Amino acid sequence: MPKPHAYKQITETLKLVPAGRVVSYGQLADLAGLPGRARLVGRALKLADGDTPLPWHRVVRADGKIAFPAGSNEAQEQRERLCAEGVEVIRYRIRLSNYGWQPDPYTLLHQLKY
DNA sequence: TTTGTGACCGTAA
DNA sequence: ATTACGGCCACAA
Repeated sequence: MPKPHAYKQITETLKLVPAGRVVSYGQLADLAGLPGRARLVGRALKLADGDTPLPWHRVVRADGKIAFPAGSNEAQEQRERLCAEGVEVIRYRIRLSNYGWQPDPYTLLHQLKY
């Protein structure tokens, strides 16, 4: 069972991802201390309350593609947001080799203090 | 209680 | 490049 603060961990870690960069669901799960829990990340974002705005658009699938069905409003929204940050989205796909985020040691250490 | 369903992933064909 | 499969597990029916 996920720790009570699993969602919190995920959202807090997501906040560390800078504009113009993306992470995959699985990678975010790993960074949040929840290895193998990619699906939990998706659920956390889906159930996230709109109170505190999250950079949810910076999360994509492991192959770089936008998780929403191509053509859906959500996919459009995500594409626009990423484009606004300078992320090149080609056919609902992003080159992780160019835009994938790698946390610097200091940031990671700070996050691990949970 | 059992079953089906995901904003997923790694491996293998 | 795509498809298939097993793993993952909270949640709703």
